[in-house]
Amino acid sequence: MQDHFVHVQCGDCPIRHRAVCARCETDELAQLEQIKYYRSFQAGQTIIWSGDRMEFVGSVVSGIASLTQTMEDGRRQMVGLLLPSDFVGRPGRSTAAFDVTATTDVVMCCFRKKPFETLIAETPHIAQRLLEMTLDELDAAREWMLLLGRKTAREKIASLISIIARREAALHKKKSSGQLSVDLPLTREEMADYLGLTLETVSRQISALKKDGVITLEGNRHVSIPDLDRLLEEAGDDTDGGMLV
Amino acid sequence: MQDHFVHVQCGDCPIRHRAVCARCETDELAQLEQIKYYRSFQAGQTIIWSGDRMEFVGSVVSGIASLTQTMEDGRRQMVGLLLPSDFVGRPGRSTAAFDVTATTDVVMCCFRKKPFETLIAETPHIAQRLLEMTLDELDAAREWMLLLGRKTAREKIASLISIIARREAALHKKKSSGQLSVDLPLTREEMADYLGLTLETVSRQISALKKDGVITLEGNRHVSIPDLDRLLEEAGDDTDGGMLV
DNA sequence: CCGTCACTTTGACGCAGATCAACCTTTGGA
DNA sequence: TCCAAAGGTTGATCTGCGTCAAAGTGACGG
Repeated sequence: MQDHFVHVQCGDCPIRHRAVCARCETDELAQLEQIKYYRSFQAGQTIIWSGDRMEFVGSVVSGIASLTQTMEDGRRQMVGLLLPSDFVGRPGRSTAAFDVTATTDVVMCCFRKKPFETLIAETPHIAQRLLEMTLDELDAAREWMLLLGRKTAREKIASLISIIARREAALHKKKSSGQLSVDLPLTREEMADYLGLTLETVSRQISALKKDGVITLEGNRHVSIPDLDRLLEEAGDDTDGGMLV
Repeated sequence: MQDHFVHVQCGDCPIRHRAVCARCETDELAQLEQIKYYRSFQAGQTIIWSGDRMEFVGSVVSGIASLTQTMEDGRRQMVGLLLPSDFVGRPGRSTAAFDVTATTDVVMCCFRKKPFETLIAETPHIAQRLLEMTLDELDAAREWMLLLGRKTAREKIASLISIIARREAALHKKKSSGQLSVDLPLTREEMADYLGLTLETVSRQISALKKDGVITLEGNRHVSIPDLDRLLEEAGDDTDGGMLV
């Protein structure tokens, strides 16, 4: 079934959209093209406020956005990290349930919500593809719940680094070329919001992992991983890291 | 769109399945009937082991099942709570990613996976309905992540009680009849696994909420809620509890 | 009727991570 | 070139929850 679908490169998007897959031969592409437009956001800018009316759905073309929830007293938890090709929005619901914020500068490929919903209703493949993507996200959310509920600070940091490494590797489809290295796209505070920690604890645990030789730092943001298995062990992940390399 | 779908009461199931919705007039129902069968599980029995081949998908007819993840050293986190009408399984994936366990005695209405997938491919409405359900689960998972990452033990307990109250209210479609009261379907240990706590902390916080008059206990499992707003306030939930009543 | 077993409660104590605070490093703009 | 602001590190202290331990409470079977 999956092989019937292709990733659509719509117009000038540098990234193939997982969101807008369709059978190669159909005219769905043309329909998608008609309702599509681009929006750019600066780093730090809020793309959608929780409770806002959602006028569009779409996918991230470049940059990184995050889904967050905030309590009245300011406690904040990240509940989704959106990398290029990730889909935003939910057909069938009119208001957003979470804040969406541009972590870096972000370009989104948007589709007006109404026509997109019509398209879904008429085009089974898109609904099936969205279902597949949503199930992937749900699985990821559940792994994330184990992290939040049961892992130690050190395990959380190790997990985050290997998650980012895994997603980056998947995106670029590159095999592990000797030394594995990753750019952390998040500030310490954003990592803390991801992991359910404070930024001080994040900083301390990164320092500890560095001191123990599990990772190497070049600057604040760039991490090299001399021994991936060691990192995965530190992450406490029993799911084998086979997907990563 | 939603109103085109009806809940199908398949055969002798006491609960209407959200999972098998279809347009009233189609013959999809007949197809579903053909591939459907029932399975019963005793309390404590494992329905599916993580990593197992999934032979079926299905929905919970009666009883309560839980989705859990366990680390090598035994730390356990619940990542899904399945009440009657909830769907289990994921079309398009052959092995289970999480353990599914019967918390109480459970009856499931199962569909053999292959034919069900074929049905999905041919029947857009089912895929759309599954998408809708999966998006709901994803939203719930994200609320859960806020709970795990940022809430205090007391807030977690208050949240759990109001979540169960909400789901029970939604299931029975009953309005709040004066005093709101709930049966906790979980042991203290299962609540701890849900909330990312230990069973001792769960017990202590329940006692504290009782002492402070937020809840009343009749036996260990039955909770009465004299003031719902008070409970929601204790839960730290900014999402208004409007759905609950 | 009692003993066992599963579940729960309660207490004492310790520690991982939060909090508060000071200082360092990098970046960008006037 | 310097200053200011944002981001990051590190230290001292505090505390919420985990850990270990013991005793209480049904429920069920013999």
